[in-house]
Amino acid sequence: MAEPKGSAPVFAALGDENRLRLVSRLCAAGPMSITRLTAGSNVTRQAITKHLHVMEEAGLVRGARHGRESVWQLDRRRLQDARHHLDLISKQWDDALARLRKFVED
Amino acid sequence: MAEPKGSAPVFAALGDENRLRLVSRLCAAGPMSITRLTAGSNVTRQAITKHLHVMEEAGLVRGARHGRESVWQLDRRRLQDARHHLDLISKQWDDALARLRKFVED
DNA sequence: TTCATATGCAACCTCCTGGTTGCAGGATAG
DNA sequence: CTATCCTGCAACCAGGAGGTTGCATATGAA
Repeated sequence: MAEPKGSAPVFAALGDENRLRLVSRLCAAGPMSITRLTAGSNVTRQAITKHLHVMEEAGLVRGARHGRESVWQLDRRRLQDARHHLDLISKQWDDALARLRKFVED
Repeated sequence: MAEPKGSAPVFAALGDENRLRLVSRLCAAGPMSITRLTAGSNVTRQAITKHLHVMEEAGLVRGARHGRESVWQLDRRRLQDARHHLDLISKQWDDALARLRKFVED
């Protein structure tokens, strides 16, 4: 019902160690080029590129060409959507517990 | 650094429409048997079973045998871990923005 | 111009995933 | 006891994910 309906791709995009690390780095150090992201990772530049595109597809990140390098940065909105979704689930859960308690106590 | 290091599997487990729906239903209607979960879904019972096991592996859900049926319910902890992880990222992001602003203004 | 750097594109490979079907077995209702 | 219901297990399949290599191309530096 209160299902944002598009959260699954975001979670899927976050469901990979390398991608989660990319998010972390982009978050902590700000926008970065692909080669800089590749340095400090144990996979190929193309792997990084693919991950970035996956996350871009999910709306987590966006990149722009600056001269001869393409710089990527976080896009916070979908991240907050995901957070909101988890909050909804938690709240729903609490309500269910409350109802159950009331039902048992009566 | 502040990397919980085990969040990726949780996000991966949430990164599927069917699984997200299962979470929603278990959350809203409480513990349920596999067949009841299968009814109201457009996939096979075995598919549901597999999804449940994936989520169990991620710590999102747990099941117990009751008589001849196995009843599954949410486990909230990992869900909150994931929420916390997203919060951390958001906070880190805010800090980065603040630092950037300060740097630009000076 | 010429060379080095940063990226993009495409092919290829392996393994996992989501899904199915078929069958066997344990628990219950009559 | 027997039929029925709920589940588990195993095999199987198509497609996608993550990763690599090789080559082509654009941009910046000397």
